[in-house]
Amino acid sequence: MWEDRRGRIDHDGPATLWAQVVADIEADIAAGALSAGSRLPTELELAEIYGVARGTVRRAVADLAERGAVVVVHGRGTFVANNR
Amino acid sequence: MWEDRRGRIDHDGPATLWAQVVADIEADIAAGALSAGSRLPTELELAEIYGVARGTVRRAVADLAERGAVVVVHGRGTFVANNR
DNA sequence: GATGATTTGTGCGTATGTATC
DNA sequence: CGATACATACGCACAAATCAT
Repeated sequence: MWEDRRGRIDHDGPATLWAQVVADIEADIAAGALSAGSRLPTELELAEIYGVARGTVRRAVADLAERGAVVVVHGRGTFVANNR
Repeated sequence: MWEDRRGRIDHDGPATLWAQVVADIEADIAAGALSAGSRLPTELELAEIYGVARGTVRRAVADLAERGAVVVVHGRGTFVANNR
């Protein structure tokens, strides 16, 4: 499920890296590959998976959280939201 | 206390943005609205509050810290100085 | 309860590219 | 051209919340 996804990120195109990460994760949620309540990899793991910096992952997660797609819990992790 | 302050920043005038942020925060400290030891919003929050970039906030905070108005603590935040 | 590991939160410093004045 | 400002992105360090031992 969370193998190497560096190939999905275009570092040279016009789209920002964090937006590409958002789109990729949101596609998994929409496809049902990520069930509600399930935990995402840690920020550091996501950074490795996508081949970007942790700060870039945090921007992506912040965007997902702002739109209610995920819920972030300090000290625990990031989870797919229940109510969509 | 930390609502939208974009209206206090003049993006077209002669004064630099970071100097305006410095003046605005320092005015609050002088007025006692910001008590000694209280924490300021994060750099990103201040950037949103004033409608400027993070780099601009960092310049403002660096200036305040250099003059002893605030104390920046690595990993914790920025606090209003005690000794004035 | 104490300790340590894990994970997110915050900040530091820097770099690149673009745009405007 | 230089200074200012914005947005993005990187890497690192330390703090705080949580959880397992």
